[in-house]
Amino acid sequence: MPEGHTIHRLARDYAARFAGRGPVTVTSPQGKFSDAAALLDGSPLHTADAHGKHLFLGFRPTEWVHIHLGLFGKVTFGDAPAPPPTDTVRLRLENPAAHVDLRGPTTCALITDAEKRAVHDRLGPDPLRTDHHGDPAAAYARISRSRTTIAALLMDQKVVAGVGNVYRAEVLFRHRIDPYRPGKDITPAEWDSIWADLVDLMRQGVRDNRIDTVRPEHTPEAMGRPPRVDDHGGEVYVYRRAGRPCHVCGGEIRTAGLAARNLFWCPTCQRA
DNA sequence: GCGGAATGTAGAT
DNA sequence: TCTACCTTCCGCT
Repeated sequence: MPEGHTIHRLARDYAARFAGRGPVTVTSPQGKFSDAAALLDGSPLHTADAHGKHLFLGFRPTEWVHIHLGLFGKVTFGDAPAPPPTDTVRLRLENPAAHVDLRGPTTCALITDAEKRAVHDRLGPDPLRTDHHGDPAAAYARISRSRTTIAALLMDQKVVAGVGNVYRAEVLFRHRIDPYRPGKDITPAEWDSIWADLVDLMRQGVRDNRIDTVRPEHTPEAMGRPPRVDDHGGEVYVYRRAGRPCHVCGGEIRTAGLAARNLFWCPTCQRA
């Protein structure tokens, strides 16, 4: 479930199991990362870092494994001893206590410090970062100058890093903003509240390892509906709920293609 | 078993 | 705006 909260959670989980815990056995059962795995095999892991949807495993001060899960990538952790890997495991780490498998990533590459910096430089601020890569003003500078829709801008990783299709749909609903509104018509106050909300929602996402966006007053319990968890693992207002009733107004949730992805919104609650 | 879809992005056109 | 790519899972035959 790879939006930014997933990646930050993975950084935390990789570090907890492997960083500062001695040599790591590094392999690539699937083969596409074999050369780099051989170079790293037996090295200790120093740290793990995340910016938006990019994950970095720091093996030596200047050597990083750059991972991007894309749409399909998955990471699974387990205890030692590791079971025999399946033939889709791109990267496996093992130590005496744990193992972790990476499958289906868009990117899994050994990079230098300079290359890592270049990745940071092309990404917008990340609501989950507290350093200079988490400054919302950098995002608003672009949004406030753009005629592109706010829905497209939120998905543009150069503008904001870490927001994906679920958080985009949900945060726009929570702020009653029409997804087709041009970025330049978003006021500073609106952007401040959207950003603050993304920080809260995504931190909660890291903690719970799922996306929940429904406010207490709109939960199934509060609205007298049966409890429910959406099939992506949380409770949401609009994401993948096309044709079903809005939790707030009862109107029909709509969907449309936007920038090659499915957009979901409530046309009644989110007016221009 | 097959086709389609899925929380993503880069590169070509 | 499109296409390709990485993998899994679900619904349909």
